[in-house]
Amino acid sequence: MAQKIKLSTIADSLGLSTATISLALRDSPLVASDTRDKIKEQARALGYIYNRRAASLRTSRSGIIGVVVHDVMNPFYGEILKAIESELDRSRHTFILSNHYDSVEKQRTFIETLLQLGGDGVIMSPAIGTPVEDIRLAEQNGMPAILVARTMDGVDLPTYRGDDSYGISLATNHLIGLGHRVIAMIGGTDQTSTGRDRYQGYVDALRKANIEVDPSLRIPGPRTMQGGFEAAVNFLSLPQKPTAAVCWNDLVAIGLMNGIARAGLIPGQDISVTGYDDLEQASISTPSLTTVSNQQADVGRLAARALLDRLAGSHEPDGLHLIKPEMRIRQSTSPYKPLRDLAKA
Amino acid sequence: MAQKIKLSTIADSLGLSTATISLALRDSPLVASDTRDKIKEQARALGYIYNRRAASLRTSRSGIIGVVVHDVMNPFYGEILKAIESELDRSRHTFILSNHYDSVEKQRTFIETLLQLGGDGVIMSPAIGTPVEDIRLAEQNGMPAILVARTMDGVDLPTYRGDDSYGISLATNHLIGLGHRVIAMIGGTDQTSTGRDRYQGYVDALRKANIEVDPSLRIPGPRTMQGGFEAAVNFLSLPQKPTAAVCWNDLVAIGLMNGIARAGLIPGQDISVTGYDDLEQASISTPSLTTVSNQQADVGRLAARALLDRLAGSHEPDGLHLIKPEMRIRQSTSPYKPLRDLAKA
DNA sequence: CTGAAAGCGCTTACAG
DNA sequence: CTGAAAGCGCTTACAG
Repeated sequence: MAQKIKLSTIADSLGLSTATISLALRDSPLVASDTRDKIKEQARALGYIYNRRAASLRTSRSGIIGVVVHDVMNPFYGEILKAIESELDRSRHTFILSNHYDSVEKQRTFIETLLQLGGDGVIMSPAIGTPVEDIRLAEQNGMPAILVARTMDGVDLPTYRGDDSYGISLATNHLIGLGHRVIAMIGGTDQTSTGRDRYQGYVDALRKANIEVDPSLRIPGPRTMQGGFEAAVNFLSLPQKPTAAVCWNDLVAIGLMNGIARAGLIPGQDISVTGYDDLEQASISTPSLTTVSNQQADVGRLAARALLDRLAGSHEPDGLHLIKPEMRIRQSTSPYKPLRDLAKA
Repeated sequence: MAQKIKLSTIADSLGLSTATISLALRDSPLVASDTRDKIKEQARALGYIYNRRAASLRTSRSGIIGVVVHDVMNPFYGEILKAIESELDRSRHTFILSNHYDSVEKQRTFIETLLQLGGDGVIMSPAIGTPVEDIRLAEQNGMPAILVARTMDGVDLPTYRGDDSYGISLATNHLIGLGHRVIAMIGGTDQTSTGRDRYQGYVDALRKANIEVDPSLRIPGPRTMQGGFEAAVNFLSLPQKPTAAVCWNDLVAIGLMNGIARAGLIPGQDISVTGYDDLEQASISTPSLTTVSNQQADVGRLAARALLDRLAGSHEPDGLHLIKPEMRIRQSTSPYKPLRDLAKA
């Protein structure tokens, strides 16, 4: 490893001061253009690497933005993260990604680390049970926070997420429109605002169509493909014999369809199934999945932009910004027909 | 936002020097234990936040480790990343994740950013076409690099990845052991080392069993579920009438099984199919998929540990470390029986 | 248009 | 066991 090159190395080699070098490398108009060109040329030739820690110690701006969600590898966050990434790239910010796996502890550690690194801001999908103090920790130390995908009670931060209640009502209405009357809801939990909102959207849609709401048609819990697969057994043994299922998300829906197929029924024909999220997998599953697009790219883009605006000094109004979901109709839903008797098969 | 708390704030409030505070907070035995307790108590009370940039400027250690792969959201990297994360968490390192999407440009920007932040090391699955200079850039500036999942020609860095040739031979031998003799290979490409290795593993296994290798039994190309689905038509019209297929990965295998089912044959009974990767979906597909586990968790764990060892001063031998894959036998493979004539059905 | 000097908040020999 | 002081590599008023 060669000798470390720093501003003073360049300054000495050119007979200039570090101040001039510093200004030139950042394209300050204070430096004559030919001096600047000479300096940049020399920096390149010496293999100079800008030391951000030193700069940020001085300026108290790090260019770092933290992003923490439940699980980066979960495709649900894929589009949100990609949209955030592309917004942040454009403004030359570095983004630090982390999972909290719904551990409040892990999330707090991340926020503390980010503060230690001098993070300029944080975009988070808060862990279940996040105490308000953890959010305040960020804000009080000058690190603005923006929420995505999940709401938090008791804080008035800018929050960007899909309109879940509206989105689920789209799916439910679609099934009702096809003639289904016994419609189960599979997956999700009351512990998150999203879970409550989606269940509420389902309930509201049924009520509006004058269909009695039967709480035992709800199978809460599943959030993964595996979970949906396992839920198929409970679903198929419901005494009400549902002919359709509104699922928490695409993964649950795909898992449920696999479970239904395993039991000898044909998903999409015998049982109509809807998903939520419109993942890439939704369009190529067999049958292709009727689902709700969350418009996740919009969620991510708007959240990132809101943070950048705030860092630039302009203050977007706080509070909830709901993005309207859209229906994607495919092969996993079909008009109602009476359920085949499995015992006969 | 309250007044910024720093070491000197604590020092002044307690009538001590910053040196003592610094040592106490890091549990130095040089500080009397009751002094230390008092200091820690006060730090907590004041809401002190450790400034890592200042510390790292002084020590030239940042605690930051970069991880860059093709696409964080791609499930192929999921287990690798989780294993790296948990190793790094344990050693209290911060990890910065990034996608390069096989853009050499984006990958170089990431390495430069990491150097600017004083990254201690980097774990990478190099972008296709990465020039050796980009890797040297890291090493020459004192930032050791470890490779995962992909090999790079011309560099002698520690590299951790699955033994693809061995893995595919496991799958092929499994089918041979079940009595199959006409076995097709679906998907993959000769453009990557992985593609060449997997085809070679298939060829070697056949040769060892004295089965003649017929190049027209290879259908290269498919890497997605959609691709596997479309390949079913070609597969079923092969004049050699294969009774089994070794697939490039789980997605291709699942797609192929869907295509086989669509044509009226029963995958797992009429045609045996193997996958590769052992994704979550493999165990819940219908039929459940016999596949090869890449042992991705081992890849990630060993790579992270190799980097940490190197940072701690001990030098693992460079070069390629191949992780042995393992067979997962499920329902998509069964003993050979003559192929049903579809024309009759 | 360029330079001298202070200071961001730590850690680390060194001294006592 | 504790303190005084230098220095990590930048940026930023300020002076010229």
